[in-house]
Amino acid sequence: MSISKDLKVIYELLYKAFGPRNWWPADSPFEVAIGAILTQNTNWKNVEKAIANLKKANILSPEELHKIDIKNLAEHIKPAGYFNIKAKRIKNFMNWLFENYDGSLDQMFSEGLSSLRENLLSVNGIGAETADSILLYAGEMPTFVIDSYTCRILSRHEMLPDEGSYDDVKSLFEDNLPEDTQLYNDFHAQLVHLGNQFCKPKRKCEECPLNVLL
DNA sequence: TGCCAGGCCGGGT
DNA sequence: ACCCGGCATGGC
Repeated sequence: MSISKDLKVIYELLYKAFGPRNWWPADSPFEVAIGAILTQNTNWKNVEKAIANLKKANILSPEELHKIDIKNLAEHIKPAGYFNIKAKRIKNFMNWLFENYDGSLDQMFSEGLSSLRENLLSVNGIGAETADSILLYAGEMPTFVIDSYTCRILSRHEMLPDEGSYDDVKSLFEDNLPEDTQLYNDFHAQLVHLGNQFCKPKRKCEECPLNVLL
């Protein structure tokens, strides 16, 4: 079976098992972007607490996060872990947003995908997964998000490319699926759900909906 | 109780 | 071009 066929089958199996995932859980594109930085190597439950702190303090906006003192910001996002480095990364993102797009996400997303992705990657603290998460889930742009779950699931089903770099795995999906923002959105969300609920490290999964493929 | 979580950077080889 | 240590809280 071709990899293209496999990917479609995998998505359909996941969708049937879990239903639509309705990602990203956030009230605004800006919240998505900040959440994408906060969730770096961090449990989403912890990120929710940090986001709640920012909302409660009324500082979850480009203007407020642009002017807030970095130590103060770090205090608010403590529950997300790595709070000092993440405060720095959020400030880097805000400085870049105001220098290049007048502090406006709408203006930022009016730029073309490949150019914007490259520029996002130039921000210290925004790597490939964070950039793609912002582009896909905040900007609704067709770029596939790869994360550790994606690689673990592919690996367990012996579908991980030998060249396993981020861009190689990303191309595996993008080259073998229709360029469809909604599909990219829900597919990645399904993979995260599978990784969270079933496909755990050092444990074989009896109930994995993908086992029919083995 | 230890292991893990929706990564990324910087320095060393 | 890889490899590794550092970053840190909270849930299960």
